[in-house]
Amino acid sequence: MTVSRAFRQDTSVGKKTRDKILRIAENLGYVFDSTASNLRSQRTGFVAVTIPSLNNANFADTVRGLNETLLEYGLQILLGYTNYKVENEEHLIEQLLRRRPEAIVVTGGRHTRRARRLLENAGIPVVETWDIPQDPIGHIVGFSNADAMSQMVEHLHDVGARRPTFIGGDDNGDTRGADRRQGFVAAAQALGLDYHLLSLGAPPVSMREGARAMGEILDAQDGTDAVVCVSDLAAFGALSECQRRGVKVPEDMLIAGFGAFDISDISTPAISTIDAHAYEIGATSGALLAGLLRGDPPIPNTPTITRLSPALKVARSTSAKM
Amino acid sequence: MTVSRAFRQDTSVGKKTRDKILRIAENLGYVFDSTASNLRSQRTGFVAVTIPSLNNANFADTVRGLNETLLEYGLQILLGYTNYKVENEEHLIEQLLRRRPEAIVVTGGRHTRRARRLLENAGIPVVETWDIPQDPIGHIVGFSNADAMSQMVEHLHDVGARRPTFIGGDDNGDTRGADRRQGFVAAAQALGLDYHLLSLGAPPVSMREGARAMGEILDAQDGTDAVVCVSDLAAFGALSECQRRGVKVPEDMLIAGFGAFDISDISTPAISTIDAHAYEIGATSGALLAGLLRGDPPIPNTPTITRLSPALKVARSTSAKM
DNA sequence: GTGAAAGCGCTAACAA
DNA sequence: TTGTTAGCGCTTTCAC
Repeated sequence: MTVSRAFRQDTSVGKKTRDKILRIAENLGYVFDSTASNLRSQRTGFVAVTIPSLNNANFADTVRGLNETLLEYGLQILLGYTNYKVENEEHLIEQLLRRRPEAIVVTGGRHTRRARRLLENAGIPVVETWDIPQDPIGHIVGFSNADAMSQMVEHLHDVGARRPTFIGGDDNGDTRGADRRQGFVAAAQALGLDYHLLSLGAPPVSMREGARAMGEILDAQDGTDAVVCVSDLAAFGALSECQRRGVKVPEDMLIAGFGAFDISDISTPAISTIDAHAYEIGATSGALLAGLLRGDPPIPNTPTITRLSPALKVARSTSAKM
Repeated sequence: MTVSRAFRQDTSVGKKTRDKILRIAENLGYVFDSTASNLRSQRTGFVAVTIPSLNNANFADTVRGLNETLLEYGLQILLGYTNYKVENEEHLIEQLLRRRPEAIVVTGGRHTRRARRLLENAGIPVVETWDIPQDPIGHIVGFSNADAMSQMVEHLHDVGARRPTFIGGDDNGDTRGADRRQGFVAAAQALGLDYHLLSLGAPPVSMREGARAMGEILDAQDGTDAVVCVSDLAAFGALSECQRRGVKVPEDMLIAGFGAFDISDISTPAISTIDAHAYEIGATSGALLAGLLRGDPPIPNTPTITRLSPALKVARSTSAKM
């Protein structure tokens, strides 16, 4: 009936009729039932999103960026998190696809075989973020974690580091962390540095783990003069441990992080980091999808690659030794 | 047909038949369409959740607690954030209710009149969290922000504070912040302390704002000997500013936060805080809803009040002056 | 600008 | 254990 039209924007209904309908509906306490609408129109207005963790300001920023862009197009995020486990991701993707999202945004480029197949066969736009996968499923909005980390190692070399240690988590499930470690190793080797690697168990590697790692390093007295952390949270933990023990940063130890978390520029000293532009990853993905799903004329669905350039942010924690 | 039954847990289908159906479905790339199921069965499996901000470890923990409990009951969270604005909340609630969630969990007890009406008329269980509203809509899982803060002020008084300053944001939209301020004032007055209030604009009040506030306090030289912050993030910012200026904590300045964020016990010195049990708020709400929605026998839907007791965590940042 | 008929893909209820 | 019928509340299509 006309009521249906009145509840939509574009359709042709007499202004008076519409106002009357909406007023009566409000009084009746009627709430539009989108489940029926979704079924009939075959559009849910959902964009499914998977992130490793809710409790991470970087991914939260990406979701914010996505949400703010999608909101204008009447698209709503259906969010799930994987706890950095690809098996969880598979199950999550399966559940999300049942809800018939119009697109899906996943974090990272590594998936179980079945998850991959589900994504490929879903018949909706797929965006992989925070990474540049070798073998992309659909669109990409990401950056090279390895290159970004290499850049940091080069910077550390420039300011006098000769024996850097990398602090990160296990590789399982956290490809971004693994890529960062790999970038660290590649650069350290290229520069002929005597480097170390310290692994701290399953991600997320947080403040406490960073502190613990720094404790181990200082106990070992292995000559480490710089510490490169998989994230700013670990870096802050490491910094904190140094301060607890009276080790001066940057004089006696250089510390670098990743992610440009708030803590990196409020801590004393501020921590050098890589700004991966988390918000932009979301905003860019959102704009891409909005164009694909709501665009007039519809943009052809050929996979795009948006390669963002992380920014090296140098701060006091890696100031030149002299 | 039998296929429908095969995709559910409980129903009676021959084991062989079910396996065969599921196998064939997998090969065909069939994905169950829950939009149709939702419409017909009038159950979506959604629980709508609104939080002020994604970018806050406290609310993220609450959502985790909710999710982990609800997951077992086949319920999925439909998450939205309000940016601490009740007008946004109203719009968000309206959008979420269109999706026909089976329950809704909101943060706080203050809502626009229309949002209230929407919640009351939704015909589903409503849970208000992180607060003990005067005039509850449905269930409550929360605590008194004011009492918790009063407890902190009493502790500060015990360790020698005589002129505490409260650092928080504007009251608009952030009732929890406002309640904490009120608890601060109440306790300070009861103890006869000479207190100050510093307001920093719209929430969220984060690290940077905390640092700025501490800067103002130190510049003013108003005799402030203790700073009580609306959250640990602000408290850490304040601590950081002290360190930058060579003001010793706790010797020259006591600092207290709220929320038991990671930073509070990794910073040097560790920051005294209130653990509001964010995760438990979510887990408790989830268990309550699971019981209501999936419980056998169904629990009568009389509003419950679960009052949690925040824990005062004393750390070095408020150690006795002597 | 408005109405009538058909149907989206499931599941409830009943029958076999 | 399996099949049949009807219908969830919208939107699409077409007629007026």
